[in-house]
Amino acid sequence: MEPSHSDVHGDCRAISDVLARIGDKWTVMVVGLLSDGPMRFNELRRTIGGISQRMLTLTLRGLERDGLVTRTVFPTIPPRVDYELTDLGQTLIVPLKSLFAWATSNRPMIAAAQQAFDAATPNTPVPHPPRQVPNLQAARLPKMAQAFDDAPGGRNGR
Amino acid sequence: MEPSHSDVHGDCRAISDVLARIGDKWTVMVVGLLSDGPMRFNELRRTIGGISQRMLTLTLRGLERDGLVTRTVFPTIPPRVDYELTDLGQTLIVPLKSLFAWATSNRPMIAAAQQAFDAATPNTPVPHPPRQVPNLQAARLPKMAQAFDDAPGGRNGR
DNA sequence: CTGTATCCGAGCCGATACTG
DNA sequence: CAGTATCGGCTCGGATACAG
Repeated sequence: MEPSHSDVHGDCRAISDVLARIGDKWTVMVVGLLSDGPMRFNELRRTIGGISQRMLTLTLRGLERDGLVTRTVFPTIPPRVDYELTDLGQTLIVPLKSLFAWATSNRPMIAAAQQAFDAATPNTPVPHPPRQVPNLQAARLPKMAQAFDDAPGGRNGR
Repeated sequence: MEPSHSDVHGDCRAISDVLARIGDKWTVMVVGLLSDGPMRFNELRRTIGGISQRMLTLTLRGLERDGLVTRTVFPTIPPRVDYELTDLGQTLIVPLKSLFAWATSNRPMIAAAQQAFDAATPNTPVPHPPRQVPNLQAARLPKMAQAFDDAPGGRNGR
């Protein structure tokens, strides 16, 4: 018998579990940044720009719990803590790239569909309004680009 | 030529936008079910099993707004409404498969990491407790399997 | 610098009741 | 059958203050 259909039960939970982790507001961005190499707490904080230290701590703690990042403390003064992707964390970048490619290449189409839909039903309030993620400051971030760019099926020459 | 580094600003927003849509509790499951072909409202509702009609409506409305599914009304009595993935919606399955493959093949490792972490810090409450998605009933759902199975890197034989 | 603790608003999501 | 409306709990996530 083919390998398919084997454990649908557990399988559909699997993807939900993953989305419960990376589906939140900040996780993918952190992973993307970290994919370029280890970073310190405030380095992440500054680069992202719109995250509170509370959420950064929580996000990192969650990733650490799942074995996706390591937390290394240097007992110096002032203290220094490095966060780095584990091997497992690195592998996550692959499917993330796939998603990233889809997102970038289809965003215009989605935006158009939304406008068309909203125009057709002006009275109905939008299902779920945005969750705006503040843009990173353009300055210090070829990092994020390397992280997800060069994905398959993503973009042609531009 | 590498097209990289071109529009980092817009790009990191792109992936966040996508996650804002598919990162919620039900969307991927609906897309997975729909990937096998059109389905009616209550058919989806029954198959998923744990979703309220409110959330199913909202989820479908959101997908429709983004141009990922179409809603077709048959003005019969009783009324009948079919939901179906658009071409754009179909393309989403590709990156979803990628994620699905990663999820299934790494879930044991993640679970282990969590246990280890929780064992090491018994007092600290978990960052974000679960978001349990009720399992689909095993009965009528080879559908979901076809949707995401045969993904690359996912599973070898067996 | 790297966190933790607390307060608080906003939204998600389920339960229930009602309509065409 | 396929929704809409309304209520209420709960969680997410920002702001602020404090600690090692």
